[in-house]
Amino acid sequence: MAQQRSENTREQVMAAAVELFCRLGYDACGVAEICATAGISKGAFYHHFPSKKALFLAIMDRWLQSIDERIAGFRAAGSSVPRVMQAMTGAMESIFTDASGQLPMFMEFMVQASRDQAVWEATIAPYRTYQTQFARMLAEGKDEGSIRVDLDEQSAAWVLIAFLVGTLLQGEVMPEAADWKLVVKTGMRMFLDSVQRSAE
Amino acid sequence: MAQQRSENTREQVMAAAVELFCRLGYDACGVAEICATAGISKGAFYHHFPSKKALFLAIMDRWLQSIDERIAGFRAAGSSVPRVMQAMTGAMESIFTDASGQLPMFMEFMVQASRDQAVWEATIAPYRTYQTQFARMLAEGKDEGSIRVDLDEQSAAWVLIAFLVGTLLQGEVMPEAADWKLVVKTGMRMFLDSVQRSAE
DNA sequence: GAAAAAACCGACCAATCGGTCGGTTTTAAT
DNA sequence: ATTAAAACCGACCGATTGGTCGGTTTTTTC
Repeated sequence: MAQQRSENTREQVMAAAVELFCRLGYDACGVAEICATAGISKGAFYHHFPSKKALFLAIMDRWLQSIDERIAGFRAAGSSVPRVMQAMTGAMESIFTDASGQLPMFMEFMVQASRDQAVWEATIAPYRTYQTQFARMLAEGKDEGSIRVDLDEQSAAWVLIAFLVGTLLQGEVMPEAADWKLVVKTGMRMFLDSVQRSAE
Repeated sequence: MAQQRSENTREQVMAAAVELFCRLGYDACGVAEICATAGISKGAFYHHFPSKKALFLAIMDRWLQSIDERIAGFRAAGSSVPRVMQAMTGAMESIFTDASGQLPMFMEFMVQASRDQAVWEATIAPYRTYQTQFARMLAEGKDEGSIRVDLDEQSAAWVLIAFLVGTLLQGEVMPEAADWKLVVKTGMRMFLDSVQRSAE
């Protein structure tokens, strides 16, 4: 049990910070408050993180990593477009159920990203990856005949991502306004409808 | 020229605040900085606004009002679904061109809305209005035969709004990543495709 | 078990924050 | 010209902020 204690407090700090960043925002909550919630001292905090912003970056890195793992699941689902869409729908629904509480962090990421270069690059990179992957998938679908050939797959991929991001945002800001799982399902089906080669 | 001066400085303060809120964020920029940018003193500031938050609310009210005016244009475009969609597309494109600079405020609104009740209600109200109007429009389209009857118009309306919000967000955070006008156009066409009664 | 290293503590600091206040200048009314 | 009110000024205040530092406790190493 060498560095077990160290890693433990580090984890406690990050957990406390996520909760406070969500509820109060990055600027509105102080380091002292994070320390109190985590049950440690300020000295311990600055022993693990060089600054408040570094803590934020660490949380973001971990979050992006977990997203990457989710995305990796899509490839395992196969390369057929309808099948991947189905997997995506399921993943989105699971996000809405069990991870909806920590979604405010997503907004915090966005806001910070628009003002800090380092945060910006880390946030933007995965987006481009998803878009590229999905666009390629659509292009393959064209070849195999399941996707209509007059579709602009680059724009279509962005349309899907924009829809998902928008739904996530609204689901967070006004969770009671609609059945967001149903909205996701409907949107996915509409997307599929307009992307697939019309059956004849 | 009675209260001309007063209104003038008030406008200067709001303009300075918008610019600083966009670039630095609400919490990260101080009242003193706003005053310096506006070229007035702190005393003058608190003569016009009771608090920093009140200034924020005032900016938001003005923004929501301008949105309402844009929306009013849609009704003038007629009640036919395809026609309204076309008008919406045009409006979105114009937003991307001439108003893209002040879009970071939108994020600021969202973030504040998730934490402050008063801001929340003001932000949420118009969304529900748009969704309601558009859902009704789709329902009418069902009756007149231009919209497929198996569509859930409530969810479909949310799908559209989520797509537009997501596009706006992404277009702001990564303006160079795609031709966002084209994305809007593509998304609108896809939406129309899947909503309209399939031609036979 | 001694000594070195890592983890931790909490009082403290300079800087900054939103907001106040007594006083001055500008404008409007008489 | 006088006066009252509105607009404006900027020094100041208490509170809070991110971050520091000398010292203590715990863990690891030999």
